[in-house]
Amino acid sequence: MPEFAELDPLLHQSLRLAVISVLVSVESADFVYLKERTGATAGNLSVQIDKLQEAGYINVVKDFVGKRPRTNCTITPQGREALAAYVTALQTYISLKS
Amino acid sequence: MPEFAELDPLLHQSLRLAVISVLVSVESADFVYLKERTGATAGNLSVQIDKLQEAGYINVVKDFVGKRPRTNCTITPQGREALAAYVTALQTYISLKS
DNA sequence: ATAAATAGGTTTACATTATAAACCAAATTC
DNA sequence: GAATTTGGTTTATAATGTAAACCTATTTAT
Repeated sequence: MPEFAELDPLLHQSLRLAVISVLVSVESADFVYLKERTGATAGNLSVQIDKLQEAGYINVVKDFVGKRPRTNCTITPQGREALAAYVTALQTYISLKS
Repeated sequence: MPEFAELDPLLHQSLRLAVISVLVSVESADFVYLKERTGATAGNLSVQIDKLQEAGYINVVKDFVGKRPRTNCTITPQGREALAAYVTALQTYISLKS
């Protein structure tokens, strides 16, 4: 058993962690909302959403609201588990208080 | 005030965080000891020690024990502060329980 | 009607970073 | 004295992060 646990590289990145952090506390969130909450640029957010989706950590559904496109995101059970595991792993490095 | 704090890129890397994590709880640690505790390869450890030193987060002193070279590391006050700030910043992303 | 601006993204090019393999010098062991 | 071990450093390559540039459709202004 290594003393320091491996940190899931998908979550060990600030924007992806912020996105997951928002999604874990909300039913769903669209691109514009995530952009506002995280303060990210659209390009960066687009790329990181893709990666989270490819990892199976979030679901992405694209539809239209009126005539405007909307990209809607929700966290998956795997996403929740991955976040929990990430927090647990972090605690082998640092002690955090809630 | 952004909702998610910036994460010090120097500490947001597992090996550097592990090194600081060890050093914060120990008077000093040499290369061999850090290599054992972290499980890192020598090359990677050498590079990351350099970066922590350049950042002023650790002090590195090279001497000899008998005829053998020894690289000794200690954390600096800035290193301690940076770690504390990093933990605080992380808590804007996740709420952790000790 | 058409031009300009805005919305909602995606693609890409570039720079930075991380990592292990290769390397090196000195000391030790066979 | 040849081979191995110790204690590292240098480097080559791959992976990653990021913003600028771009794209399509819609709305607003002229």
